[in-house]
Amino acid sequence: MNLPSVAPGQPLTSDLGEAMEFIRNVPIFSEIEASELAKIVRVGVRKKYKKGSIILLEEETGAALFVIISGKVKIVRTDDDGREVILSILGENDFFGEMSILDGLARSASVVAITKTELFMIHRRDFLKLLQDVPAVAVSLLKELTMRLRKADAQIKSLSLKDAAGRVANVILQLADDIGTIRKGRVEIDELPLQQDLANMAGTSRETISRVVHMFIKKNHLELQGNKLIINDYEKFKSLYT
Amino acid sequence: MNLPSVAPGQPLTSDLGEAMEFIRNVPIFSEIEASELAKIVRVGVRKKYKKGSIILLEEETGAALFVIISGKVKIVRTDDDGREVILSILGENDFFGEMSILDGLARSASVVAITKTELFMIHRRDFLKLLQDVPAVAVSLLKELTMRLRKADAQIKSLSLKDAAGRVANVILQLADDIGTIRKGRVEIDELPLQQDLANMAGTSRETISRVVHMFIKKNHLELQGNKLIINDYEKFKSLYT
DNA sequence: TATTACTTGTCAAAATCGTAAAATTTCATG
DNA sequence: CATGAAATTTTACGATTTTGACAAGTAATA
Repeated sequence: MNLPSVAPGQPLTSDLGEAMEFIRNVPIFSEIEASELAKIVRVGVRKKYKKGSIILLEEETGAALFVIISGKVKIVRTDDDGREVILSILGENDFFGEMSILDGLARSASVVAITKTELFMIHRRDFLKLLQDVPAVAVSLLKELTMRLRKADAQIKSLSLKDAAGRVANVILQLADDIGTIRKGRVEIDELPLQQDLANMAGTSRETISRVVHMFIKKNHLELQGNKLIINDYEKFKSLYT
Repeated sequence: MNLPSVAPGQPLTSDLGEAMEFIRNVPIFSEIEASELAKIVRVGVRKKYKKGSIILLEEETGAALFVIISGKVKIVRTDDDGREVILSILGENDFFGEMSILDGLARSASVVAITKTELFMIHRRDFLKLLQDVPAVAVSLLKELTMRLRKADAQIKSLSLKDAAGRVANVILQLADDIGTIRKGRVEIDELPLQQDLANMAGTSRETISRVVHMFIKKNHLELQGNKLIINDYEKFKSLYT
């Protein structure tokens, strides 16, 4: 794992228009008036990270909200033994860092770039002010947290009740929903994460991932083309393993 | 499992003062002015359920917020095979039902009374109005959801990385935090849930609960007095199994 | 109080899953 | 394109956990 890339963080003032355009498309900010938005954009900072770099470290306290401009990150909790659980994978327009802002506690998870990633950072105080001033942002945020709780609950159910095959199927279906594309009636997942990452999402070992994925391929549920995973019949697969 | 008890739900107008007193002590309403509070109390409804009755059923849509006046409930997700996962156990002053209100989706979990329970119910529209009118409520709610997300994430980590003993220890520690009391420097859990419920929380079988708890007792970490579980050295136990 | 329904402790058999290690493939980089 | 590093596949094995069962204990109730 690399150290954080020390991008100095250029202010966005150089290109306000572009930044506005971006931020307006971020769901939790979509309700904000242009004037408010401009304030935010002016105090925000743009940061770049290369693949593998640690963006935030567990146990840290300094709080800020980050919105993903481009790239993908994983939210990770780590064991004393160094084993990790991936709580979620976030992509463009998703945000993170809100939990420490809201309750003031130390981060309970680290954030790692899994591709080259560009972020938009808003300091705690600015974000809190926004929450105060624009009630719609609070409501958006409530909706987003609710969605995350639903996902977490589904994950707990899966981990509690399903065997390894079921949990892996779940992770694949989750990825399909999050980053899958539909082509010729089939769902494709480009850039399938590493087996080790899949294992860390499904709460199993890398070996089991290998075994189970090939079992699915033998049963014609899945197809693997290089780094692309194809679900032949999404609905059928879902109904069989959910 | 019994059918829902059909308590007709008496308005609280009969005893406004008492209801105010109660609602004022509920954390998410603590910031509200007395006048606002009175409105809420007037539109709220009190409901009673007996042990074992189903308060809310998964897949239902009708949305309302419930605050627990007295008793305990479990939030449960159920398998097609009827196996269940307990997502959390809530007690006095806790609330539930907010997720469907916020995102409008059907409930993803059922709620079952595990003791005789009395609830205070606020209809969706009244709660949404409250959110609009009193920003502090939104912030309280955001904090509470954040806390629940942290708990859920910890649960996911535990289920993913720990063996059965570790997961059981985790559930016991969680119960200690939620409903434990400190006596003579030790943490006591009165009314330990049934082994089957513990199993449904730890994602394991009842037999394993029995085996592991007795292993902990042999190692002098725990003591069992009837239905009361005592953690002899909370910190040590935590450090050994967390 | 007697009876019935739950709840718990424990066992043996069977299944599941993780660990380890070696062989092979894929990928990144000079 | 070659080469070393990283990632994956495969195999075998053993440890953990689940299943299903039953007896003993406890609580609930008629």
